[in-house]
Amino acid sequence: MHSLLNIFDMLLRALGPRHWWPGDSPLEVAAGAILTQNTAWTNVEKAISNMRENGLLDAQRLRSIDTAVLAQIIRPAGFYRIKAARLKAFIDFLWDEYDGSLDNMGHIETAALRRQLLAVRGIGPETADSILLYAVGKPIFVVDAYTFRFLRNHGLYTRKHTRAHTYDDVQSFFMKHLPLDTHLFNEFHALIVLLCQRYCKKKLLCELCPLGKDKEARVRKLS
DNA sequence: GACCAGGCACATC
DNA sequence: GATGTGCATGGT
Repeated sequence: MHSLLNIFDMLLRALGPRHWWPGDSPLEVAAGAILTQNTAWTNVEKAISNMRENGLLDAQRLRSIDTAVLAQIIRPAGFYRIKAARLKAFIDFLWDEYDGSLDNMGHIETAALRRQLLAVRGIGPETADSILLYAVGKPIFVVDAYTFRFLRNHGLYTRKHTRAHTYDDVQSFFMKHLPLDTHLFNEFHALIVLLCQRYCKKKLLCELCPLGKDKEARVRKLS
């Protein structure tokens, strides 16, 4: 029986550090978190590249641009009208509360900041936590589709999947069994994503998974 | 041409 | 509280 920390170490040794999140600035990371909602990252890259070409990875420019124009620029990311509105809602919030800079969020208590983000239209639990962890550097565990796949494929999560409580349950599970460490949460989530992308797409590849068929690679199931 | 991809809000029962 | 649906592109 391994602990979650053991599993993290196994993944880190097998796959190497990921150094996430891809992005040159906190604002770019936050924009990526919104753009990647239910969307393949390859499409998000195109949208972010378009934003960069138009100088929109800048809080001032992003605040001023017309929503309909922004929508066309981020079009490759899909759901582009709604995501343009979400980016604008976020940037308005950023200016209203933090003078347009994510750096100003650093000294705010994590739970309070999370509540603020969740109050922004278009920012749900995963997007909020991605911003908190990867753009602001807060120690909070990100739960996403990969996290669920990882848990299910390794027999760690067997509860019925309901939308109302599952996210918080899974997040609590990770955070209860790991030290509160931003770098650890950052790498662990990034490693889960790589693991799923590389080994969990097709059943055959699971044979090569670093955690593989090793039944001992299981930790206590969620209660 | 179907199916999928790092969600979220809103409507309805 | 649980479930259904709209939003949309690009890769396989």
